[in-house]
Amino acid sequence: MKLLAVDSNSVLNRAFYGIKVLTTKEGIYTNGIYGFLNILLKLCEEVQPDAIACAFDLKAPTFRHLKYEGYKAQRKGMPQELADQLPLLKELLEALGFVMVTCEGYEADDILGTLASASCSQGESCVIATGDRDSLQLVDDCVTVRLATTKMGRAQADVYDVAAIREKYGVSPRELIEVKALMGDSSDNIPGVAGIGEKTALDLIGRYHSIDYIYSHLDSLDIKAGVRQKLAAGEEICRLSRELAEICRTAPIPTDLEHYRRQPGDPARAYQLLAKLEMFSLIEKFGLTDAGGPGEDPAVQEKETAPLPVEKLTLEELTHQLEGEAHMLFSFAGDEMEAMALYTGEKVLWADRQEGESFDALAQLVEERAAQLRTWGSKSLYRWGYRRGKTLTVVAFDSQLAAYLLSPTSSDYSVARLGAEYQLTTPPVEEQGQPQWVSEGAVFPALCRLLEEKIEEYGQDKLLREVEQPLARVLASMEWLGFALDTQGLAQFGRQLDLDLDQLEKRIYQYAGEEFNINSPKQLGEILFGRLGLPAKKKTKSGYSTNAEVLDSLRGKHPIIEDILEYRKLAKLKSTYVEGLLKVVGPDGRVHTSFQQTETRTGRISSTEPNLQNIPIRTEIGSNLRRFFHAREGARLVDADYSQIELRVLAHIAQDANMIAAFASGEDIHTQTASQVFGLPPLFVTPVMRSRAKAVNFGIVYGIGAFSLAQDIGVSVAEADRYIKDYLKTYSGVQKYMDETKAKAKEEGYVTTLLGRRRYLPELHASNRVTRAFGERVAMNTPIQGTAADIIKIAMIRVFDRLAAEGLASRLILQVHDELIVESPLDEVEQVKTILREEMEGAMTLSVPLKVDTGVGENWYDAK
DNA sequence: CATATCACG
DNA sequence: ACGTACGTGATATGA
Repeated sequence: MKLLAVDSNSVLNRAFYGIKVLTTKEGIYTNGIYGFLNILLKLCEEVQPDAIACAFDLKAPTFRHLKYEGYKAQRKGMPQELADQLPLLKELLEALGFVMVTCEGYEADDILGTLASASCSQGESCVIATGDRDSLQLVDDCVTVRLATTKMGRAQADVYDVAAIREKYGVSPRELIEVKALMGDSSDNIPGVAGIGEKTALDLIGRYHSIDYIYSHLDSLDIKAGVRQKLAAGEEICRLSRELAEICRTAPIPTDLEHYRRQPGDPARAYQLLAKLEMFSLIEKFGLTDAGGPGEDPAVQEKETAPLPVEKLTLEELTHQLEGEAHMLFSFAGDEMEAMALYTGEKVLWADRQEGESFDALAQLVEERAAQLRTWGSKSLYRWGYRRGKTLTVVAFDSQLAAYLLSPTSSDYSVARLGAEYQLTTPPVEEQGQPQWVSEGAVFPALCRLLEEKIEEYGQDKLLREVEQPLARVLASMEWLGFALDTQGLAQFGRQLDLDLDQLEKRIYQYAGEEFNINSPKQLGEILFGRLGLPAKKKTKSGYSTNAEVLDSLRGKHPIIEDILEYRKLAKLKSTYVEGLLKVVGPDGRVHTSFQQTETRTGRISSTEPNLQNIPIRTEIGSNLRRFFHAREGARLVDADYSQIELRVLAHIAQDANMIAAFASGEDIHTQTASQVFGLPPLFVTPVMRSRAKAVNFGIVYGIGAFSLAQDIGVSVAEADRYIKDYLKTYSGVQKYMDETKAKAKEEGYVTTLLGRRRYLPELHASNRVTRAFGERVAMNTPIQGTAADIIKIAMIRVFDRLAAEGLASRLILQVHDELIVESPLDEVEQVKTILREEMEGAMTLSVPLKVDTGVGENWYDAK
């Protein structure tokens, strides 16, 4: 029989500090619990124990059998966010059937010691899991310790048996007690002998094995005079430390290992708790279901209400239902509709494509009555519509978008997940051969009602109905249309890159004196900092850092550096852009990106497969790629981008008089800033001053720190700090905004954009100050970035609608955060330029004008 | 599957 | 003494 004894407080502690932040929508901290359960699962898998004991300290600080006053008295209490997780964790462990052990007057350590001892004497084996080196003294022939450590910022478990301890410390496990008595342990408030550290203690015990022996032969031993003197002076404290250092092995707890076998627990409760904590991956890993648990207990399901009947969806029924608003879910394969399901609350109706003509009739009706639908993921429905040559009406309600607005930090907005998250019990559904998703959707009507209520409560109704829902259709259209790509030209460009890469590669190998994989940071690091002896600047978790910043600082030290930088740049262009794009061109010669509307925490959209929002432009060679993105024959690209939209938003939100005036003047904003901050007329602003002002302007938007600004513009931290101070003095409205936003965010737990988009910031209440500082920067940045996102989303809808209203053939095909691209027949170009400018500049009225720059060209490079 | 790097706004 | 700007996505490497 094998026992796993878990030092639960210690493991929880590790988990808590090891995982950044994790909270539920409601702000309950869950990172410790999440980490703990994952570690526990991993332990079970690796150790394969027959029984598991989760040892906990009791809440009240316990003093061990001894009376040394300072003992653990000033050990730092656990932060509140962690303390709050403790009762929840215990409740969960209980529901999951794990046996917990606590003992009045004893610490978790003592329980481990007792269990280890008991296992041994019963001839069984025991594995102790902890993050605390203390327990190493418990190691024995039948006891091993798995010590969780963080090496180079990475969590791992070191396994200690007797041999491993001997190898690492040169003493036996029991002798570690003696070592500790000598050297002390500040975290446990064990004093030890003054002036004796780890080295001396290990050496002494390695040679003499015990403090008893040392003290009884102190004068005759081969010990340096200084050390001997310290030992003599500290004898009393040393003997006291010896008692404190030894873990008790006789705590009054059950020692029959059978007691610790996993119990049935309460799987339904465990499911409920985990769902509330939004730990869906764990529900899966523990094999739980909301019906009851791994034991598929039929009795539990039977006493529920009668299952919802499942029927085939008929045209009559759908026609009837679509008189009002109907709850419908769809499944698509590509842009083809595979099946649809309708939920009335009393029954589930569904149909799939197998049904041929009758399905086509149903689809036809959906196509005509989209505005009546309450659905999920409407973007796919619009794409399906475009494929059928129709622009559908905007749906009445999209639950996915609603859920995103309520909590933009989630990673999964599936109906099943949302149902569990909002604690809706899934009504049982009759089995009539319908796909699983059709049954899972039984919560859908209830879910929609709940989401809609919350949207109202949060004041996000307009944002949902006037921005996100109509935007989904615009995105669908852009995805469907795609962007024409000159594949021939791109391939040719790729071949040129190959030639250059070959040359660079050869030269690099020559400089290095051997061949290696330049793409491997590990191998590259070994070459640069090992073989070539260049000075390493930074380290990463797994070795030397070789990023562009480091390499740049090494320029001139060795000719290989320039070549590597060049190689990296070209390799990136080749693999990500040339090969990456060629891989995804459609048969129509166009690339059709996917826009993600529920991905970012700020409200921006993102672009995937391919990402068209990060096509190179900052370097000369890279920007050439944009020449291959072109307009179709007889058309042009009309490109329009907002000028300084984030700074304008900041000026407005902060209502900063100086900044508003600066924008009103219409002059270059960075020059204006430099002029105001340095107190000079604009004509006296040098290029260096302007570029510094620009960096500060950027930094302010991100929630600046002096260190980073200094790094960015290459001045001293003190000087950077001066810039920031002067800036905030000049723009005191901005200073006030930053302070007030942080305070309000702390109080309410979230920040909002002008349109009421919301982001929760649990980081603000973290006890780790780095995490907290991050939260504060996000609090300052999100309203700015998010409001800018709101604005361009409105602009997109307005441009889309106006192009349709004016009956033009021009089409919006891409958004890149502050930039829109329209593909426009030659004879519409001028009109489109006007439309873009008017609709973008008029998207929202702020205290400063919104300014848009436009360009026209046959390709993206020329249009911008 | 995580990490390092680098492309964009 | 620490660690260091906001938001994304794709690729290659290597455990």
